[in-house]
Amino acid sequence: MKTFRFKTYLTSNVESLESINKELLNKCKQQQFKKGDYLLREGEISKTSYFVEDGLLRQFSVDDKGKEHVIQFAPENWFMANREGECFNLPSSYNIEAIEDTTVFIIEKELIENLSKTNSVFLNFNIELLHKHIASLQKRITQLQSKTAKERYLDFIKTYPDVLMRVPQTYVASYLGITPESLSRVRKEISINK
Amino acid sequence: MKTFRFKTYLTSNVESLESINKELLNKCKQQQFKKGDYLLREGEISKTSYFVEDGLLRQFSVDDKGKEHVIQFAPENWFMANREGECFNLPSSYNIEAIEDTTVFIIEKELIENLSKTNSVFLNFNIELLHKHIASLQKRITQLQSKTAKERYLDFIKTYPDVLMRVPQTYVASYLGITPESLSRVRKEISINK
DNA sequence: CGCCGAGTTGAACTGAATCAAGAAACGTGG
DNA sequence: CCACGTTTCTTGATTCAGTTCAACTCGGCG
Repeated sequence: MKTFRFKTYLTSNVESLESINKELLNKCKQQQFKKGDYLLREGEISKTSYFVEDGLLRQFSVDDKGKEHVIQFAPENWFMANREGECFNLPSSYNIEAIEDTTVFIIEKELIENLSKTNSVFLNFNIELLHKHIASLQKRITQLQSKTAKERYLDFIKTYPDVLMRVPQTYVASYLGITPESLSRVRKEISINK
Repeated sequence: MKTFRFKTYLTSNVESLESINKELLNKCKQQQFKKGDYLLREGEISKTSYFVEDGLLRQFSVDDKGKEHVIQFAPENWFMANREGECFNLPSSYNIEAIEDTTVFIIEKELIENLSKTNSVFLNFNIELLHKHIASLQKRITQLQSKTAKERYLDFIKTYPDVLMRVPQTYVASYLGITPESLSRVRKEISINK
């Protein structure tokens, strides 16, 4: 029988209260998406988070000029959530799309709330996750404020070498906040200097 | 007797469980800082959050070239936290400085954890706060990715008109990710067109 | 009064965007 | 398996937003 990444992740992170992990695994339904499918569209209200069991997601917004801006990628073992909807019942300002065929576990907001109430280990884990997320977003802001396109790209390939290989360059460019053309030039420049 | 903003904030946000609010108010010490004082320096480890009772804080990092980058401002009724340290015992990569004479309530991590365990209203409130924070950081990333300096500035004065008036322009420029000179030009341009 | 830091203005420069065209990679259907 | 159109990536020429550096103005303060 196959061991889910989700299970492995839980046992190694949520200090293995077997009961909790069982509950999570049992109550979270799996769902499969084809490459190109949307898990969430701008304007929809959703209270679910996803754990990526297999595949790769991207979260992105579309601006007034119709341009897409990638907020983040989520490969295996990552969570993807629509924070606004989850908490405030607001329509999402972001889209979530499967870049590859992807299997996720669906985590309902209610479930998290209930587990948090009854189990403080889980509660702490969940809060830790949010803090980590905040820390990484802040780091990204600092980068966008101060680093050049090249520096940001070098940082990206260092931090997410796996993602790099699986994602169209256009999306990486969008994540970095530059045009695909610029990214192409940056890559060329780097390849020459070594 | 003076009513603290902190108290008003709590009663209007944490659905007023008197007992909890009392506990928070009693257990959180007040502290005063002079303009220019640091509440936290890069490299220090700290597990406390602050509620700004009065005054104005800024959180910023310093890059390798010695340039400062403002992550956020926190005027009255805002929280300021060092997420990394709070959660992972890591040295902070940010500084927190008082831009004006400032009074804060100091909120220890332990206190939050304990209250979260015993009271689910407080727990939800706290998680909501983290979610809000994430949503706002994401919004900021999208802006930095896609908007011009002028657009970002217009957005800033719309969102934080009060802060604008109380903060040196250099800091606003840093927050927006541009140089003080550029901000000056943007402001000039705007003033001409109306 | 004169100094000092914050803000402004100007001129030259540069990193990245834009527009346009070509090359390479990719999937789909015959 | 090749031929086809489609999308993605690259390359070039030009433009532009924002930086840099330097000089100047202004208001506050000892």
